Amino acid sequence: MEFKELDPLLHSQLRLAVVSLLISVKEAEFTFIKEKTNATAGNLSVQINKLKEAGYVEITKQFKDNYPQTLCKITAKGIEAFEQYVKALQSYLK
Amino acid sequence: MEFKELDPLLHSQLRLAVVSLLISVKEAEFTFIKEKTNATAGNLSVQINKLKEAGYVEITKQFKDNYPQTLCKITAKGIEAFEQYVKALQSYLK
DNA sequence: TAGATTAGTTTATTTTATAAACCAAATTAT
DNA sequence: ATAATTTGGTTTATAAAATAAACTAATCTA
Repeated sequence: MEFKELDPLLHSQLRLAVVSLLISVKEAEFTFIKEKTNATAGNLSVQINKLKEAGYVEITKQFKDNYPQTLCKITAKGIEAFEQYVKALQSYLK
Repeated sequence: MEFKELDPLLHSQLRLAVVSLLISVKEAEFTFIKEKTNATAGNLSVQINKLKEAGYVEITKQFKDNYPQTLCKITAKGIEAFEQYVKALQSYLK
């Protein structure tokens, strides 16, 4: 196979950034991710939900200092998918 | 900057494959690219045209053995864009 | 208590990707 | 000779994705 399939869920700038970030920090708040990725809240909300649907991240909603807080954590499946994606990418980069 | 911008023109599985391929072979026929990338003719036609609009590839149409032949060639701008894209990608992969 | 801020979600719009339909010429089969 | 099929595509229509804009709900601040 010349070019490997690129998981469409990860082949999105924002979702890739989110997963990449979560792999390095394990857990992060919505607002932190938003800042680091320069995403708009709406876009981030949508994309994080897709990652959740896919089982790539886990989302916990709670309150912190009276404000709602959305926490995101990468799952084993998410790490696996990311590694696979990077491997597939290699076939395009040589 | 945490995550660098990914040129949307290259951040597409098919267009990335086309550019990657053209960088390695310099020039290729439409049908050859189609086979190597497993793309449908319609999709390939559209995507190659976008790369042309962007000045990333050059397209030559001629006849060969009585049949129309579409030749694609990478441009300096295309190579430059690819290298930049790969560099930007690194910011997501570590 | 009116206005602004935080932390999001939902809906609408735009952009992309993909599939389906089409075209013209050439070839093959009848 | 002509009907059907194949080659090499393009164009148009549809589906999916990304993004922006609008909205919600609670809190804080002047």
